[in-house]
Amino acid sequence: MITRIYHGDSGEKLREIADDAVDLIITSPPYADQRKNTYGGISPDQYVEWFSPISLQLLRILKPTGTFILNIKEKVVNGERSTYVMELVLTMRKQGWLWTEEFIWHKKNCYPGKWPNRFRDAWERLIQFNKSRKFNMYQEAVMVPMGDWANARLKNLSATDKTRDPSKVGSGFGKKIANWLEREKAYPTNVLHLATECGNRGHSAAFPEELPEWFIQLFTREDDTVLDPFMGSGTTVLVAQRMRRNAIGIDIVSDYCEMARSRLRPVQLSLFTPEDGYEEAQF
Amino acid sequence: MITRIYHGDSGEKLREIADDAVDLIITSPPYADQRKNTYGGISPDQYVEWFSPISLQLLRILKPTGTFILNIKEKVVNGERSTYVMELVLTMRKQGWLWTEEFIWHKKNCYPGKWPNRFRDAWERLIQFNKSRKFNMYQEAVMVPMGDWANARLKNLSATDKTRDPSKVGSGFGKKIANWLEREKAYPTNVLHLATECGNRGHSAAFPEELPEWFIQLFTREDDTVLDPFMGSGTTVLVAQRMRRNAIGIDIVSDYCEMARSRLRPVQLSLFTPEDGYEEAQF
DNA sequence: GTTCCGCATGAATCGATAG
DNA sequence: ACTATCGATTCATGCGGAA
Repeated sequence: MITRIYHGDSGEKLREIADDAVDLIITSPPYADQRKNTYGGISPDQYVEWFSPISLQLLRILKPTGTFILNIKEKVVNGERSTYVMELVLTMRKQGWLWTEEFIWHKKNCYPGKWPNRFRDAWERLIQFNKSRKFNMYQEAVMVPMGDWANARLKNLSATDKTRDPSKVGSGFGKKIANWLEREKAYPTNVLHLATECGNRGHSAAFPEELPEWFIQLFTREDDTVLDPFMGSGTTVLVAQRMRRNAIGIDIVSDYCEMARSRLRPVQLSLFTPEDGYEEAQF
Repeated sequence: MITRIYHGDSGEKLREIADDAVDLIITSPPYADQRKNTYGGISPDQYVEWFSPISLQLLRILKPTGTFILNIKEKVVNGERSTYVMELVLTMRKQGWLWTEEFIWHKKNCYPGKWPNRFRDAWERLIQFNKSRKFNMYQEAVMVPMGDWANARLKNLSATDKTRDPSKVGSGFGKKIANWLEREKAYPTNVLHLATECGNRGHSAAFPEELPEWFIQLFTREDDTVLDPFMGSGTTVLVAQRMRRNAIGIDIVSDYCEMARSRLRPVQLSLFTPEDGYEEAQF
């Protein structure tokens, strides 16, 4: 298991990665015109033009069974939502990407504020792209407890019913009970309810660890490889390493690389087995 | 206060409506390839072409201060999400519409099912378009109790709840009440949590009454005019009438017009004042 | 009168089968 | 091959009848 941190521009560094090498790409690129002081601020007009060569590289290095999750939200420009996200999706489809799904990240504690013609923005897009129609998805890994329905009805089952003699399994009644119990968990939907992280860690767009964790559970297994080409403070890489996935993080800001490295080291020391490695590149 | 029901094609009937006559358009047009038996089913390829002339008419009849809420969701075609909604937004902007905002309707009880590469779809788009950057928005009318927005049932917000006693305005006591209200209530976000109506309530409606009610509260006042060019069973028109707004409903299916008419009549008889009118056109 | 349980019902999606 | 139709899958909700 290897964790690699690259310092540099994604458009450049991605070329050093081999074809079909990555199982999951999950990233939150700098939004248009945001975070000017760190990333230089890409204007909405130029956003697609800026991102296209990168998405082309990502298409090359992703395994045919892999998935790309893009966390993005269009900003308001002159009273209107910008259309660069839509244009980006259309452009990426022309590159060969399949637009499989769009998850919604509902931010329970969204940014406060009040405007005369607008409410607070409490959601972001998590756009799923794939290279082919057959991709790896481990749905059982992210099942959630059912709603009140099951709880309300299961509570009536007596303890003896639940611990019924296994020999009874196969009889009508025993079978039925087993079916009930299996229904305690349900598959989730394409709407994620997560709070944004409060402790900001110095990075301006840190998302909560639960977000990469959920997608890493869903789309990878142990020893698979996860990439974040806009690593920031390194949340995705950190979570991937903790979950025993190979991880690659890239960021153009050296301070972020340093921060990610400092968050990774202790974990590495305590958990890595001898064959595991840790590589720092281009510092 | 007048409620009008038109039977016919929206592309045709909208021409009979004057310029700048409507304060709020809220509708849920037939989704591509959906509702084939009733609406004929527009293919995803032809969707923009089909809707463009209608949105052009809507632009003409909307007041400059008015708002257009479009409820829509792209379906999956051959494993991919269709792009016709994105293309529609881009096309409508070229027509002169402003894409002001996109609300998310989180459907708590979405359609069930299980597939190897996809979770259940639990959200729909509520895309807000405007004719100009200055539009009417009455944010106080939809404030919700502090705490979980999902628990605040919108149906509890009756019209009388929002009309403050005029005698209290200006007095110290009234001011204090206002302060209390400000403390107890918060502005909502752009994510709405509503369950769809199941068919057990006698009629099956595309969306729950709370949905048009919320937007009617937010974007109109009494005696304003609300339009639904794809009326269906008439939920929007019914709610608008109950909230003492003028309402116009159009549908190409005569059975739906009949259903809407039957839902409207009893309300009209019990609530209308003498100067109110009810008009049935083109049955 | 409560509470509880059975049941029908969705603006869904995939894969297999049929023309 | 390419489209049209069908069955299977699945879960929150509210109504009606039962305990």
